[in-house]
Formats: sequence, C-alpha cells, structure tokens
Amino acid sequence: MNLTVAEENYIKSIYKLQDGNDVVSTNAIAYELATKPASVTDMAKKLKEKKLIDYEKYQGISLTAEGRKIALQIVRRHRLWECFLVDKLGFSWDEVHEIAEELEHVRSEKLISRLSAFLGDPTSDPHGDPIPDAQGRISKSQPLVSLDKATARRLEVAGVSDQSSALLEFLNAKGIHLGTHLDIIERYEFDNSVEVKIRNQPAFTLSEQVSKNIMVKSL
Amino acid sequence: MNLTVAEENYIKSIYKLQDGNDVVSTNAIAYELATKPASVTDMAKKLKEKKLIDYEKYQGISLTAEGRKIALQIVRRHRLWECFLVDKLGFSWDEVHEIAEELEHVRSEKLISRLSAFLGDPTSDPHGDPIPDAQGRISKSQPLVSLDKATARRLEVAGVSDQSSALLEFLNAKGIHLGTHLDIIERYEFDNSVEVKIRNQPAFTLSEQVSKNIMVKSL
DNA sequence: AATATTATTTAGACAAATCTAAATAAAATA
DNA sequence: TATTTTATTTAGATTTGTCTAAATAATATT
Ligand SMILES: [Mn+2]
Ligand SMILES: [Mn+2]
Ligand SMILES: [Mn+2]
Ligand SMILES: [Mn+2]
Repeated sequence: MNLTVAEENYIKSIYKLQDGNDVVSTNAIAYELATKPASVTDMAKKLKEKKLIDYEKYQGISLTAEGRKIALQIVRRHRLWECFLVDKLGFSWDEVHEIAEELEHVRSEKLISRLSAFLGDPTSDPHGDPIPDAQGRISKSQPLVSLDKATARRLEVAGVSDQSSALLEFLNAKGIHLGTHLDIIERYEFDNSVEVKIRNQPAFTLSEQVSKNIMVKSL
Repeated sequence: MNLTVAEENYIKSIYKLQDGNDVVSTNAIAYELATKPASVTDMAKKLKEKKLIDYEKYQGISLTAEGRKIALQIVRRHRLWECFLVDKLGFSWDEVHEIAEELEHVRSEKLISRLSAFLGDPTSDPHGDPIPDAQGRISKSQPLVSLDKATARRLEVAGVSDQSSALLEFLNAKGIHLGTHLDIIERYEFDNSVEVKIRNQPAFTLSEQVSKNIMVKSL
C-alpha cells in the first residue's frame, strides 16, 4: 500500500476524529485538515477505492480494519518523533507537533523500530498520548479524567487533550508539565475555576477552559 | 523561498553535478534523478523563474548564488541525518542514503541546528563527505586522491566517490571503512588492480573499478 | 558541406490535490 | 407538512510534476 503524504494526513485525521464515534463527517475532516469539504469528498472516493475507508455518499466516513492499521503506524511514527525531539534534542512540548507532522511521513520500518529502541521504547509521547507498538497495539493505561471532573484531592498530570501551542505555553508558564503533582485547594462553582497548588509553590487558579484540557490521574 | 520536495531534489542534483563543471546538461540531470529530459526542461523553466538557476535554452544549467545557498542547506540536512542514522541508530553506511533522501526535506532551522549539536557538530558524513555549516561553509580538508592514483605506501580511507549500496556492501565485506589504514603491497599494471593489506589481516586484491572509488589520504 | 547522430525542447496529455460556485440532499424549524 | 438552513456532492478549473511523441537544434561523421 503506497500512500501519498496527503492520503496519510487524511487517514490520520479520520482516525483521530473517529475515536468513540461511529462515522466522521465531511465537514469535520475539512475543518481538522484546514481544507474544503469538496476536497474531502474527492479524497474520500480515492480512499474508498483503496479500501482504507468505508464511505457511501451522505453517510459519513469510517476507517476499515486496514485503514486503522495504517493510521496506527502513522500515529506511532508521529509520537516517536515527538519523543525524540523533546528527549534528545531538548525541544519543549509545545514546539514539536509541526515538525513531527512532517517527520511522520518518512516510511521505513527499520528507521522507526530503531528510533523506538534508541528512545527506550517509550509508551507515551510528550503530551501523554500512548504510542502504539509495531503491531499497532496501544497499552491500556488507566483511563484519565480531565482536571475539571476529577474527584480526588491529590492528582498527577498525565496528558493534555488540546495540543495547541497556546495551551502548552500557558502550562509551561504555570510550571505544569507531564508528571506534575497537583493538589486541589478549592473549586469555585460560579465559573468552574479551580484553585490548585504545586508542592512548595503558592496556589493559583485555573479557568474551566484550561482545567477541561488537563488530563489527570489520582495518586 | 518556499520550495517543493521536487524542486529541492533538482537543486541538489544540479549542485552535485556542477561540481567543477561550468554548466550541467539536461540529460545529466534526467539521468541523476531517474526522470526524462523533457521533465528537466519543464523544471528548468520554473527554477529560472525563481532565480535559483541560470538557464538559456540549449545552453545548460547552473545554480545562481541563491540556488547554491539553498543546495548547501539541503546537503547539510542530508548529511547530518546520515550521521544520526549511523552514529545514533546503528545503521551501516550503505543503508542510510535513501532514508536521508526523505529526511532532508523536513525544513526547520531549529531542528537542524539542534540535530547538529546533538551529534557534536560533525564536519563529515559517514561516507567521508563534508557537512556544510549553518552558513553553508564547507571546511577545507586536504584534497583526497582515489586509491588507484595514490602515490604513498601507507594510506587512510577518507571517503568513497560512489555511494551505491553495491560498492558499500562490498567494502563492508572486505573490512574497509572510513578511517581504515591500508598498506599498498603491489600494483598490477595489467588490469590496474592493487593488492592491499589491512593491519593483522591477509592481503587481498582490489579491482581498478573499486580502487577508483575509494578516496584516501596519505598517513 | 552534406548527412547522421545525439541532445534538447515543444506540444499535448495525464494524475494528484486542491479550489470555487452551483446543485442537491439531509436535517432542523416553523 | 412546508420551508429554511446546513451539509455534502458535483462540475469545472487550476497548479504541480510527470510523461510520450514529434520537432528542432547542436554536434559528430563521412
Ligand atoms: Mn503530517
Ligand atoms: Mn503528541
Ligand atoms: Mn530527497
Ligand atoms: Mn553521504
């Protein structure tokens, strides 16, 4: 199966958007890829031809088993490169997405298996997202909750659900990284903000906007 | 200057073929890129439009100063990735060219400067070719001679002029790498073959074909 | 110099990926 | 249910990179 960069980007987007959902809409894909719905329809016909998606007009799009397999390979490559950029080249987590967006399209089994080994076969990327193994298996970690819904008092930051530079830079400024331990001081019902504290530092408040996008696990 | 992958590949080929020569022919570029002369003519018009090459029909092609600057950046990226693949991921020198051929097109100043630093700012790649610095400067090393023309007895392998997997695998099999010390035992005028010896190993003979492509410096 | 050969360019076509504008289908609302 | 709104598809173009076949220019050979 020899895919173009454009086809790989579509497959990855469909995988991302499908998640729990049954099918993905033309519009959703167009928005995700910053392109036009008409272009998505064009590509849908090609990917259907290649048996990577199920698609009937007006009925939405979903990956076939083969399509999903390929999506997992692309996601694996993307996340491994993100690890490389952060762990080996010293990039911060808000800088790596765009670069990995290009590196992910270099297809070489050997390159990726060696890169993975070089990095110590990591199972999650700098944003806390799991890295599929060479067979496309994702290690089941305990399901994460967003900070605004967490019930426990003592929490550990385990991921972010929005990976925009804006959010990541904000978290950098507040000293919040993967693995940071947070204590919930107070929740304010009025605006759903939450006051938190990092060990040895003064407490501060996070808006609902922010706390929705911080994924945590209880300690 | 925002170039496509195809444009970058053309620029790099022209740079490689121009070397000492004044201009490069349409046919030479077509052969180098495994494409057709008609395609080269098409691309020549585009690159001339972008002021990256000088081109008048039937008069051959040469890089402008701007084109050369870009070529050196691409070469830098290519060779740094080759170093990464060999030094960090344990690839052998005959496996890295194709992969670097793709990695070289990921354009990020920061990525390349950090990669270079991570590798210890190397000045030559796994094939003995010099790596331009961020400003496109190539460190002047002593000019190398091919093994078939060397006059000294005691030599050190410093490069290969043909980078086909076939040659590199052959050299691997004979135990010849960058930095290998060779003693010339005998030259046979009949077929221009040369008998050489690596320290502590039995002597063996190399054909003219091979010795032409091994670049050496005297010790 | 005339002819043959080789190199290069042009003309015209095609596939991939995209777009805009218009048409049509599906869903929401009155 | 009829109408309006939204989502999706189609029709027709455009750009990029490529190709084949034919035309032309440059070079080499008799
Ligand atoms: Mn991508
Ligand atoms: Mn990530
Ligand atoms: Mn390349
Ligand atoms: Mn090289």
